[in-house]
Amino acid sequence: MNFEAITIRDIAKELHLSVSTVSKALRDSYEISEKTKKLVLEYAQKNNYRPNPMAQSLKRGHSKSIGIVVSSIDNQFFSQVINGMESEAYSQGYNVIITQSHESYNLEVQNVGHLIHRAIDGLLISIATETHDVEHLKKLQAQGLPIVFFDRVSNQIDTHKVIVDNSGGSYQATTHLLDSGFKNIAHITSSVTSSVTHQRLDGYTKALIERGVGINEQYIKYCLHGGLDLNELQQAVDELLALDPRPDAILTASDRITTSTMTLLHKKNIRIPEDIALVGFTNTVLADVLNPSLTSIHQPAFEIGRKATEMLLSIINSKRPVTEFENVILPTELFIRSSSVKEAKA
Amino acid sequence: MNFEAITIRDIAKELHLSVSTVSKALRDSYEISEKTKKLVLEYAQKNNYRPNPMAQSLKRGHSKSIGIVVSSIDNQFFSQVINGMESEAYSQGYNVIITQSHESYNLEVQNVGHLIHRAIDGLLISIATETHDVEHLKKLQAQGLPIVFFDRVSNQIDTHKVIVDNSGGSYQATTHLLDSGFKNIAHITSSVTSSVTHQRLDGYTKALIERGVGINEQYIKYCLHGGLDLNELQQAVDELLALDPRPDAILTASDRITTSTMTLLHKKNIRIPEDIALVGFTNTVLADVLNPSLTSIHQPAFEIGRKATEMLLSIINSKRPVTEFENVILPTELFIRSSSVKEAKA
DNA sequence: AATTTTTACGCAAACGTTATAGTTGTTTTA
DNA sequence: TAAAACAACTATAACGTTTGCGTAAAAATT
Repeated sequence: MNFEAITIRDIAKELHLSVSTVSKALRDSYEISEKTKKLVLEYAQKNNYRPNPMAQSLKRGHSKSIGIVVSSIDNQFFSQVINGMESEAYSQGYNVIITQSHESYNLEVQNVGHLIHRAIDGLLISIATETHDVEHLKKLQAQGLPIVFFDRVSNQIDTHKVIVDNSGGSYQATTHLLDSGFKNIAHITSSVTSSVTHQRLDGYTKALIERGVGINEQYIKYCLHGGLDLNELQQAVDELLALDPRPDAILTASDRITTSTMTLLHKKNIRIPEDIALVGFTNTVLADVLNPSLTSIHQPAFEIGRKATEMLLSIINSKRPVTEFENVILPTELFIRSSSVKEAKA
Repeated sequence: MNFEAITIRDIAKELHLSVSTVSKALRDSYEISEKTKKLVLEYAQKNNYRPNPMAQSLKRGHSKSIGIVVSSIDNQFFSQVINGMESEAYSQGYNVIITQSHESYNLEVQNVGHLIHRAIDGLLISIATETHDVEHLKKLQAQGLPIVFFDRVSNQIDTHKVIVDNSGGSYQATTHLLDSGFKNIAHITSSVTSSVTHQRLDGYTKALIERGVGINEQYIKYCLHGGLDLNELQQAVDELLALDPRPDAILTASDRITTSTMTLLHKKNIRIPEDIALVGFTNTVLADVLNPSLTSIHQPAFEIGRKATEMLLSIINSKRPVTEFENVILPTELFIRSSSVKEAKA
């Protein structure tokens, strides 16, 4: 079955006008008399005319829409980022197309392909944990596609980037744990290749070294799939628990890892924070009502999305090729709750 | 700046062939010699040729993509539904375009417009709580756009629909509360106009009446914005708390309302379930680790999405207009956790 | 009244692709 | 050996819009 819409030609025929007259009337051209405009506009309205976007984009060469690739919308951080993107895009008359990579390189490539097929004017992307090779994006950029990275950026591609002070965030969280009297602080993080992983690891090690606490490599666990694969995370947690001395605190480096780690500790009847304290990067709105309430490193997700979109649109709207790129770093915020405080469980 | 791609015409010129020969070679037509095919294919590959989707869709009259409208992706239920949709759509070679209405009628209309602009082949929609008038969708359906409703359906439009046994779900939950010894059970729900609201209310009242418990209209609170507006929900909770007798349990009717109610009760230092028990519709994966763990009515979200998409694609692929429509009702599942059990807090 | 200007419209080409209908030159068939 | 069949290509017309150019009629200027 086919979705047949009314075309400019139908209007022209019905009103005994030429196609171009109708087109110009609809676009409010000065060449067309007010009377005719009114006639056409009213008829179009009544018959629910909508210009065919394919034809328009084909003609105009751009589509007024931008593509988004995130790992998973089922993640408060990313859904908040997307809200920021929508907000900025809509205000500038652009639409967004959202896709999920589910941390898979193949899906990422496929999604980007789909977006290009949809003739987007630009791309906002946080690369999948699985992705090491960004050649596919490089090619597109070389062909002239404006790209802005956010969250997980690639340093192999030169363009605007929006991230948070990942290092500062985990530095602050680690310092807080040390201040609260925890000594053996483990770190569960994402894929070793990710930019975010490096920065968060840096903050963690910096804090430990500053306080004269050595780095125990065994306390650092990588999850290639960023916590999407529960087995992987389970193994990481199990290995940490088997260590001697057993960690008395864990710093988790991504939204999914944080909440999943909490769930796993619950299942094992490990008390938080009495047995092990937990601090993590997460934007979940439920941090307050978790058991225990969860100390979280919060990212300005909406602003990340808004800013990234603003920068992308500035490239898209720029008259000449952009060669000077900006690297925006936004601050994180530490919310201290019960999961990291020794005294009493809230 | 402009994203200039190589076209079929460029290839033709370079290879001293006609445009049609190149097109046919790329589509592997039997009319073209193997030698020429190889030549064209190799050149295309090397120069990273991608057919212009606008031109293709314009020509073919369909876009191989379907539009999705949900209230908010920042909601585990909907993101799980979307995963089901993606899964089914991808397997049939379709792409999805996701949009959010944020429960606003205006945004819903705007998004549907945008999707139509993008020339989708079909629409999957859960209507916003604010939406009373579905004329805009009726018009599109009349014009031939295949539509499938899921979750929040409209009975003013005849088409395939996928919902869960909302009545059964809240019946089961209410019965469970009664069995657990709660007597004054309140119900916080969404917009009074929504189909889901009615069905969930039905199950609630049915259970109460069956057990000889009267319906107290004051115990039923509607939130027009489905919990997106915190003030609205706060007022509902406050009013419930001021009642005499004060409810000793609350049944919440949507994901957002459930989690937000929990947060509000926490803020007021009301103990769950000692002061007030809480049972709600929610698909959050964090139900187990909330404080207290939350008794939830869980919907088969992935399957809802998958099934709805399957039905939509069957309309799209149908040779003749579809006039017989199906109403699929999937079962809910009650997970009993601590928030509704009197004895002890886990 | 003859001219220039303005108004309001139509024609036709273009965007990139595909499908239909030719057009060659070669090979098979009766 | 003329006719038919075939192989391998090209020309052309769409799909729905937009836009520069052309043009008739009306209005304004000499």
